Amino acid sequence: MTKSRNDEAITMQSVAIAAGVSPMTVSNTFRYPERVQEETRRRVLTIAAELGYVPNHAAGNLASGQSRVIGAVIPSIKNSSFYNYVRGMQDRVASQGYQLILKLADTVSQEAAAIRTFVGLRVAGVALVGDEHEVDALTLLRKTGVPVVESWVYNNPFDMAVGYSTADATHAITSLLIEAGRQRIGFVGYDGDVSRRYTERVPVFRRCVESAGLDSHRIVLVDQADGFSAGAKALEGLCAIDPDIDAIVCPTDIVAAGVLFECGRRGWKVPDRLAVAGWGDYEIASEITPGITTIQPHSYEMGQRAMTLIVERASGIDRRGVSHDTGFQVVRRESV
Amino acid sequence: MTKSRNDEAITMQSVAIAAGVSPMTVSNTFRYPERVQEETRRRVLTIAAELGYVPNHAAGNLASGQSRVIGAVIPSIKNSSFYNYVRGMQDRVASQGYQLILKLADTVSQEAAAIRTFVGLRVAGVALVGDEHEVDALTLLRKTGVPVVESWVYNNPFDMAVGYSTADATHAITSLLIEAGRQRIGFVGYDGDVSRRYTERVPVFRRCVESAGLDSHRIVLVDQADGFSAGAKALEGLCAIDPDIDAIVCPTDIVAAGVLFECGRRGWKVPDRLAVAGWGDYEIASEITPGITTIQPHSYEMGQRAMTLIVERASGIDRRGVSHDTGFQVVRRESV
DNA sequence: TCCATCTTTTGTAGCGCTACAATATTCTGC
DNA sequence: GCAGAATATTGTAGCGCTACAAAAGATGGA
Repeated sequence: MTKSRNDEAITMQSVAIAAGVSPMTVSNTFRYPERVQEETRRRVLTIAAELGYVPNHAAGNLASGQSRVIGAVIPSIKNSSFYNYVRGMQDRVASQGYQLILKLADTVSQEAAAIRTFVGLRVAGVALVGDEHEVDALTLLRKTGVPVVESWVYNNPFDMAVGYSTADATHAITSLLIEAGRQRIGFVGYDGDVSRRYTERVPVFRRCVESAGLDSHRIVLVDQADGFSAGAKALEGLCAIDPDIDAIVCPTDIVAAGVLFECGRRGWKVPDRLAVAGWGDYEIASEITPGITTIQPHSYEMGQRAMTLIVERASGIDRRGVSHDTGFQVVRRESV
Repeated sequence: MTKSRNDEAITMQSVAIAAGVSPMTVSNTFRYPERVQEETRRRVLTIAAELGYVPNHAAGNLASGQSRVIGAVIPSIKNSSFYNYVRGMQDRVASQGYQLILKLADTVSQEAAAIRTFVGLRVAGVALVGDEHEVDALTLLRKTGVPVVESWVYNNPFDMAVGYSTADATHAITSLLIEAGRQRIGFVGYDGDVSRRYTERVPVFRRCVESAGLDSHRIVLVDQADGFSAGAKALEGLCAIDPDIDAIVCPTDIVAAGVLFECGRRGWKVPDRLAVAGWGDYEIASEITPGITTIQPHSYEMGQRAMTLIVERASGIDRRGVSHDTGFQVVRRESV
């Protein structure tokens, strides 16, 4: 029961009457304060505050065709992987007078639904994660012309993109293990319907170890939904392939932590018996003992850049086709 | 540049023309399908899909004074504490034809800003966490009459509430340690500007241990922002008070895990040397070795209930003042 | 004093949609 | 075949706001 039509809802009209000015002056006070004389503006703002007036965004959006709300679709908040990304978006957006709203979507079809909601809301822009989306959703975005930025990827942007190279990062972390003298390196990937950001790591890993003259058959896939316990499963699987495995590349720090827990159970010393590499630089990576050597994507910066691109587009700058590489860092800790 | 005014934007009008019906029929097709004849409806839907038409929510909201979007304010996504809560909200809302949008807010003033955004968007309802809010925000909510549900608390609802008793849970977990024969029980609380859901645990803990004839001076406060590392600090602090401490009640599973990590570093056996209790039943609680004994709030159910209340209110049922207790469970694992 | 210029304020029209009432169409039963 | 009911469709008006253009005041130089 949002409010029946002829409630005494506080509208711009009522503020105008109370302040003895025209509705347009109230509108200007909020949207273009500099167009209104100091004194008038102050009076309007005071009255508006007294009355508890909040501009009806729906009406404003409709009249102006513009919106100061940006929508972001986030795959999951199960772990902290997107925490800094969201913080980055939020911080940047706030400093520009925009608002960020979020929708969670675990699957592409949920993502499509989220996109539809955002488009229905006529947001100023949409931020997506990854480059795998439902065709219908993309068609819709293209047709409506909403600015779209894809994050965590940076090739072939649909519209705009901000990310880093998964391939380069995979290469970097694998090379680190090789340089550390490991000979029997295993790789843990994700199973099932998982994003390309994960699947494209396998061939890179293969090439990398092979070019160092090592075997690349120590590969096992686990279920993304398993969280920490995937670590235990992965280690089991890899031991079945090679009981003398001496290093593991994990898809996330969560799996890496799971591997560490399992090593604890087995009484394996890390990194002496087994070197473990993670991905994502989650909080746990630095807190657990031993600390996890991992890939740190610059997610905060990524979030900021994403919003910058959208805000720029919203203010008329053409940024179509732009893609930013925000890079990554290998953070070395005791686990390798 | 959302879209200039006289673009060939796909509107209800254009769908109506293309389908050879009046705009009202298109409107009805989307809002009240049963009012439209099977064949007409199908034709309209086909054309709408072909044209990539998405109803303008802003316009609809303005015209009807109703909205099918619900806003939820979430304190943080740094860890998984709100994961199930959000899932519960999302699932329930989806099955009712509503949409959930999220805003993150770490502080009450950020929360107030989020509330203002939601009110500006004229959402159908607002879900908040906790019962500590900015006065202005509450005034605004009261004035506009938006349905509001507070979660994780269930006393004195501002409008409606869903939660469980922090006091009872504190009592339950402390009693468990006492029954397990622990004599020197320590308590870890959060420092600084932290929600009452945490601070109100201290006196309950005190009373609980005292009524068992034990000392209640082993209390230390840590910084909420510290994550896992708060565990190490907490253990240090408590050892300074009593080096022979034999049990710890932690504010979250994150801190409990941090304590376990620190025990690992010190070579302390858990639970032999020290029993550790957490709170929240985060994923890590069941995955780490030893598993953490913890409080499991029924967050998924809480999210569902919260949305049910809002949807009911939106459909006219008076639920003002209602508060649901969704309870909690003590999950016993090896750490105690 | 008057006109040109600048600043501030105000009507007007319409954004895209839906409530409501009115009209058109189809279906009953006799 | 027709009145009367039930179903399906359609005008009309207006939600609260803003773009735009027009009007009103203020300022200043000749």
